[in-house]
Amino acid sequence: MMLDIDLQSETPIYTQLVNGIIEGIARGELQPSEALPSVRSLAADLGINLHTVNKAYHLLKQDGYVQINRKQGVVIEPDAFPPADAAFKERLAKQLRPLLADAICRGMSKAELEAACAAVFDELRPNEQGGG
Amino acid sequence: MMLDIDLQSETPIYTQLVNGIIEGIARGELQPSEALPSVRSLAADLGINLHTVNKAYHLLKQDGYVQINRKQGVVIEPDAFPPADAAFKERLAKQLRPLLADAICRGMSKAELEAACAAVFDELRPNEQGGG
Amino acid sequence: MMLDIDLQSETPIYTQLVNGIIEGIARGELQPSEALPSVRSLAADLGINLHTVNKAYHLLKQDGYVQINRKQGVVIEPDAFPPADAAFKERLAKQLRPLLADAICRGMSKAELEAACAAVFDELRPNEQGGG
Amino acid sequence: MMLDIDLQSETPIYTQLVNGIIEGIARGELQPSEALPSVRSLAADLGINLHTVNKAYHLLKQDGYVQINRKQGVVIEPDAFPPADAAFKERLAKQLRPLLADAICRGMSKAELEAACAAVFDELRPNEQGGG
DNA sequence: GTGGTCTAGACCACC
DNA sequence: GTGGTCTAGACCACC
Repeated sequence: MMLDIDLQSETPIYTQLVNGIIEGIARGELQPSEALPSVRSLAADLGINLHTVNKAYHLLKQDGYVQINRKQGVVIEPDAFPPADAAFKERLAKQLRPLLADAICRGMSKAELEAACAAVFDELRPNEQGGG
Repeated sequence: MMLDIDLQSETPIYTQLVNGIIEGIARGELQPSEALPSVRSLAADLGINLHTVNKAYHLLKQDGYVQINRKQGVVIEPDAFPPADAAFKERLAKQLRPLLADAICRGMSKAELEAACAAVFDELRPNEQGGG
Repeated sequence: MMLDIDLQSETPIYTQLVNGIIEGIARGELQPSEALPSVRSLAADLGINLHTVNKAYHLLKQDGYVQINRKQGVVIEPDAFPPADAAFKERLAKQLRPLLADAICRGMSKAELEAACAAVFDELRPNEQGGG
Repeated sequence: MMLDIDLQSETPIYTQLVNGIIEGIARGELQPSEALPSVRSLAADLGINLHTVNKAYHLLKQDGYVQINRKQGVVIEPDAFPPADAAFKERLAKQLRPLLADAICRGMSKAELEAACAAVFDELRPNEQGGG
């Protein structure tokens, strides 16, 4: 898996890490039960602080994406990822709203926005069937 | 126009203001050339500091959504909103990616994501052609 | 003479008026002894405040560019414009410095800057001889 | 680098800071990747408020002259300064126009104006090829 | 009355 | 220790 961190970005590094790992899972590059690098080695690889990696791993644990064991270290959740429940869908809609409002003001149509959404989906899951 | 600000949110107040105003434009509640409240009156209405409103107005100006005149105050951009150019679409895709990656991990299909996108669109533009 | 005022500009309107009139003189469109419009008529023409025009005229008087008489109104200085003395040249250099520093950082050479300067000169005085 | 701020000047302090730093870059006193003082220390050094320094730094960031990182603070843009593109040259010409119009009215010739421009250039880049 | 600038001081996120 | 955000309050330029 490739994690590229932008130290200049205004997005906190730990957030970039969380997003990058969730993206890796979505792409299928990270599989359930797979071990993630240790806090120390990932921090060294990326040239960032131990605490930053640690914070990212704990946020992922809190979200149900990884398990943290004393022995095996950090592994991708082996059983089930968090559900797309009502709370998640509400949160998703809330986060989509400002993005879509901006796009609407700029003249994008509903079809164009669905297409933009689909394009990102296809980039993450290139071999997925049309309907799911 | 209704602007409800959540002082407890981790989203900065000025960002909530920016988003709220762009949303108001998308919904058609704010029309080109329409005057926005003065920094002082909006700050007083919302119970926040005038500098926070000022920062939001300046970000909107920078994005091309409002004009700021010393005398007339702040008005919604009368001529043309910023374009949905390549730079915007790239930024949109970049912001959609972590949201969609999360949704994909939780099992949402392409069709479900397009529907979620469409639902937010319909909420903002209920009377649009081809809508829900 | 054409005076186009940009109400959206952050340059104060009275400054735009002063600059526009000096530019008109430089171009030869406004001749010594020529009458300028009355404060009232110019304000009406441009759709701006009387006080703003008045302030511009008084600044021009202070600089030695116009005379203000109760009878004739405001006329372009008939005798001699202010001199390019040491004080003026120092002021000019001081105002050029930030512009040129910016241009230098962006990679413009001395020759390019002299050319940019000459181009503006030619725009204002298209029929001038090379040397002066 | 020397930054001398005139608190009495009608030029805002943050503009003086922006100009002073761009001038420092033009002179070669500030190099790419070089760290600037923290907002707090520069404010303390100059006896001004930290918000004023902060505003200057953010304007420089917006123009592409510096990068702002939470940890490392503010550094001179390491890669490439903003380009002298058409937009910049148009802005430069627009800013030169009132200065040159004034000089023309006062009797300065094209050659004298090119010389004034060259003199400022030489002051900023004394060792440049083809210089005075 | 409008926004523009500046100060002074607080608390927070990041690392 | 760094910048980010927010408050509170002052004076000024413009019109």
